[in-house]
Amino acid sequence: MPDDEGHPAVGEIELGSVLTALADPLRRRVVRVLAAEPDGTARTCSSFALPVSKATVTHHFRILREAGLVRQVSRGNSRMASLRRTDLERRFPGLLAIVAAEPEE
Amino acid sequence: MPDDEGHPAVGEIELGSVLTALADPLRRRVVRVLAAEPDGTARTCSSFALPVSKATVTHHFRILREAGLVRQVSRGNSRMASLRRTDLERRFPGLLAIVAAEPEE
DNA sequence: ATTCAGGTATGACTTGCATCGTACCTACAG
DNA sequence: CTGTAGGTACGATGCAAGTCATACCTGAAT
Repeated sequence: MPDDEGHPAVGEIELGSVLTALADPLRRRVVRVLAAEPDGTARTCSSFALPVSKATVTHHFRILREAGLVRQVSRGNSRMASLRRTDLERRFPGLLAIVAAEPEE
Repeated sequence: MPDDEGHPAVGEIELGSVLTALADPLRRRVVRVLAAEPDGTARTCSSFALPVSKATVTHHFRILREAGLVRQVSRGNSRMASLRRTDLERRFPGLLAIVAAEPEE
C-alpha cells in the first residue's frame, strides 16, 4: 500500500467532503489539535487518545485523509498524520482558522 | 408561532451545527445563492426550486434556521428567508466566502 | 365561500454513518 | 522466534438523516 493512496491532489479537494469530514466533533478535534502545533507536525493516530475503539479511529482518519485534510505517511511501524495546511489554506482560505478557534467541550 | 422561534442568537451559533448544515449540497446551494445576492435579500423557500418535495424543503430550511445560517420571517402568506451575513461573518470570518466560491455542479 | 399556493406537521421508509468486536498484518523488541 | 503495539479489514449493529406522501393550516385572489 503506497503512501499516496487515498490522498486527493490539491485541486481535487472538494468542499463537500471537507465539510462532511469537519461535521464530526472527533475529527474536528484532530484538526484543531494539529492546527495548534507548528506546521509540519506529524503524530500517530493513537496519540490523540480519542475516546473510541481502534477501528473507529482508523475510520475517522480515513475520512480525514480522503477529504484531503490530513496526510498520512507510513513511518516504520505506525502512520504519521500531518495537517495539509498550505493546501487547505490555498483552497479554502480561513477555514482552518475557524476550526482552530473552536473551544473544546 | 412567533418569528423568532428557532433562531439562535449570534453568540449561540455553534460551529458543529453550522458545518453539519453546510455538509448537505442542497443546503449549501441555498446559502450560495443567497450569498450571491445583495445583503438583506429575502426569498421564499420555493423560489430556490430545489429538486425535492415541499416537505423536504421545509426540513432543509429548518436545519439552516436552527443552525443560525438563515433568518426566516413570516410575510403574509409565505416565509421569507434571508442570510444572516453579518452574524456569520462576525462569528466565522471567511466561511461564507468559501461556500459562495464553490462551483455549482 | 371556494379555491389555490406557500409552508408546516406527522409518520414511514431508506440510506448513510459512527461505533464496535474480531481477526489480521506489519514492524520492532526481547 | 515470540510477543507486543500500532493500524487495517471486515462484518454487524444501532441511530441519525434525507426523503416522501399525506393531511393540515394560513393568507390571498377569484
